[in-house]
Amino acid sequence: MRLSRYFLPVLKENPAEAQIVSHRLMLRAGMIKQAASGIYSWLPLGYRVLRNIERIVHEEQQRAGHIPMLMPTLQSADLWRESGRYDDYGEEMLRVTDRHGRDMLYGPTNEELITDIFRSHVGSYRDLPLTLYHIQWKFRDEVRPRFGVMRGREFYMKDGYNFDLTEADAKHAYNRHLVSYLRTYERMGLQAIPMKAEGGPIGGDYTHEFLVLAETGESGVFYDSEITDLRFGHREIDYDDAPACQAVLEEFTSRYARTDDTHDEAVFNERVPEARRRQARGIEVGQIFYFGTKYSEPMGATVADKDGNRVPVHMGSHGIGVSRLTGAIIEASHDDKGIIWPEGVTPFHCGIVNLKQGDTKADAACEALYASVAALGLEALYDDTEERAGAKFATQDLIGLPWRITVGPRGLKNGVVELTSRRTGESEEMPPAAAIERIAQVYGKAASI
RNA sequence: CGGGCCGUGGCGCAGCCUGGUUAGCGCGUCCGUCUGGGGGACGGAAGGUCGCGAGUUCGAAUCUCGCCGGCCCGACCA
Repeated sequence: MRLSRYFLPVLKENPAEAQIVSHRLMLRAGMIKQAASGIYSWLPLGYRVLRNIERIVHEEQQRAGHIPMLMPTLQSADLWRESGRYDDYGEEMLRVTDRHGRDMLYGPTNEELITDIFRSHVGSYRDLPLTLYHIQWKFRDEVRPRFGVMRGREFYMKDGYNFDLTEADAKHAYNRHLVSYLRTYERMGLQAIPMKAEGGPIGGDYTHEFLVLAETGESGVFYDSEITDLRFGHREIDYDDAPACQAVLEEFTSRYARTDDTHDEAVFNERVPEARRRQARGIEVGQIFYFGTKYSEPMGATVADKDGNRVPVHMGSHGIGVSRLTGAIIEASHDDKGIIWPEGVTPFHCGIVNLKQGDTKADAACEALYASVAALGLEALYDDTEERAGAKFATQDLIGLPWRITVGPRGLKNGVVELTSRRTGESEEMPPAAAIERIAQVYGKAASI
């Protein structure tokens, strides 16, 4: 993308409305614009990041064998009355009435809908196990939205639902989700720690929240410092291998890690040596639940087992806050100049900065680099504007592209451009072809020049 | 929903207390010139129903009341 043809309304100053760093940076980098309290438009740069996060979630869900679908944002109140949650959910639920006077609601979650789909079409144990998920906008009418997309009213979320014949099968589904979530967050450059959590209005007590440590986190967390050394990494795992999934769960959840909801000081002190006790804050970016037959029983989601008896299915649900992750990643990865995108979610793979727009050689070198990046199947944001060098660098730093290729007449005289890492700030001069080679390497692409 | 604060060109703010010419400043935007490796300089220009509505007054950005919107703390929450 050529910056001269793009839409990137960056702000030099901090908008007064934003208090925390991710909100400020998202506004300044031209990623979002507030449309109403807790409701945001995603401008082109923000939209790219949102789509990248979504893509990773999709890929990892499907890798784990989960099946994508899409349910609506507006739902009929009838199903919610059936489950008993129409009243339980309270003011958080946005209720609307259609022209016929029917009660509708903008879904805060989808257990009722999915259960209804399930009971309509699944009747036999032979159809199990089944895990369906979707990524859709949700709405919870928070009393006090804040922190930008981290706690909006409208939010984009992946929610998945597993249906199993037995508790043991459902526990495996739970474990499988835990593993796939670990992979998912790591691909986004995040360390998200599974912590024992409260069930909340979703229900169930077999549940973990995934938290990213950050000073601005909304939850207080207590954990054994050993836990931050754990990495899932690139290990292969067979998602159908129940013992293997169970082993990962044990590896990642055996140490003390709880939010302040479930924190128990006595247990903490007993189980964790003082030197390893940590108290911090965290941002919740996902949660997994096993809730047994809580919905299947009242809503009649049953299957015939081998003996022909109708039995309620065991269910679980699992969420990842896709829009919230955009903010969470920034909270976890920024400096005083701006955002630092992990390679997995960056809106552009690299930036190309032309220091002297209009200089024949600089223009030509930039065009060639731009074409080379595209030939790798990657996307560069080419700053071909008439801005001065300082302004271009400031913009690049602000929007946080992990790599920058700087091209100017001075370097070109010696046949080199400059490759700079946003994260370390380190710059290295090299011929253009070598810079492309490095970009290819970083993103696991074969350079073909 | 309780408590506090704020709405003035796109953004950040001053002016309000103590009403009175054409409502200022910085940034950004547009045009021009000089520039050109970390938000450059100079010259010119555009852009504002002072959140909305009532009221007080000869006169309201300024005072009063109501409403709307937003921010912060708390309770609540992915």
